[in-house]
Amino acid sequence: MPSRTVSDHDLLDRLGTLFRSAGFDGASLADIAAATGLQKSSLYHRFPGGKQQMAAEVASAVGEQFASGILAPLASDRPVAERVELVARRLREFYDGGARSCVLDMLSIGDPGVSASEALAAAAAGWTAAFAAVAREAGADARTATARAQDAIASVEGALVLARVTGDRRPFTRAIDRLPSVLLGDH
Amino acid sequence: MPSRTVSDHDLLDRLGTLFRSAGFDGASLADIAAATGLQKSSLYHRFPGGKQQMAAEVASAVGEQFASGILAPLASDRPVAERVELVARRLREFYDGGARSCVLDMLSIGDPGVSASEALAAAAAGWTAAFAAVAREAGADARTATARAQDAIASVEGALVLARVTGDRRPFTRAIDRLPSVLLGDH
DNA sequence: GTCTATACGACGATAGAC
DNA sequence: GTCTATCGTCGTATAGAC
Repeated sequence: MPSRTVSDHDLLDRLGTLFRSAGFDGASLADIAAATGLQKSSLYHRFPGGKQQMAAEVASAVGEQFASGILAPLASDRPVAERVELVARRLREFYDGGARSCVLDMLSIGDPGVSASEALAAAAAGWTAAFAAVAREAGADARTATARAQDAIASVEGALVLARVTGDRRPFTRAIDRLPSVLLGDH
Repeated sequence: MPSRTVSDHDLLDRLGTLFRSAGFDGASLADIAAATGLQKSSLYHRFPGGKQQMAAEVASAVGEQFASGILAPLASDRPVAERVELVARRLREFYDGGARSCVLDMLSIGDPGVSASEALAAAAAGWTAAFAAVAREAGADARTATARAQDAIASVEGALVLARVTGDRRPFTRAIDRLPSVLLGDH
């Protein structure tokens, strides 16, 4: 195993941060080289498929990290309300209170390739499934649970768009605060 | 007044359609020339400020058309519920049932320039004010009305992101269907 | 595995004829 | 007002040395 100056994990992490702030089209290979500390040719050694492969692997990695680092508590044995509260806190942190855009948004614009698009769709599906599972626990049928999950995710995604356009992060804060009532149907 | 092969209105309309589907970075001048039927140099005659000016004027035009063509009924003398229903129908049409992305999202990524960013923020503010006005009519105080307006807009914007990523337009349909209850507080 | 150097097409933008 | 032709730069991607 020859030594790598940047670990795969760190590499994907820095790529993800860049893609999330600049978008797929907005992140040039020069930007990527600067952000990762690797030269363009080294990047092609790690990602023979070029920028599209970078986007695809970032989408997969973010999806997995999101599932294991943020959504995982939803499957614990704590009380439902408590689990949702914990996820809300982690989401607030992940999006830095609404200051960071979502990779689902930023990587779905432009031409990131089929693999990246599929990975984004898979990440969205995983998020939806995790949210729907707690909605089912709260008594919702499968159809309603999925709807509540999607609506909760949409409220977060939309608030992030609004924050980027207006600079107002309060809609994001409210979307996070509303998570328990939206998912658990607690009107 | 020398004749123009494409009217200002049509020009901005075609530019808007392109920016909405490709984003600011994704719409190259070659794409723009193809979409408008004008050569690049002709475009610079109409928009001396280049692509950034095109984005700024599109953002302004869409904001005005949105206000006059979609939100205007909110200020009529019909019953509140009826006005909101009408706006819901027009929003559904404007976004083609969730198939089209929002210019607020697509033009706020990349470097569209200060003028475009300000025009986008103004458009978002106008949308918010129009929605908040009907919430106030329904009895909400100013603070609550603005929150309801922002939350309603966020649910639409987020549903459009979700539709682009997953292909599922049902969240958009539900966001539109929920407009009356979200704005008027009809739980 | 990473580097320097380079290919070459596409990019935004401009010059000048008509 | 629109066109053809072109500028210089930056884009993605590659070749080959170390």
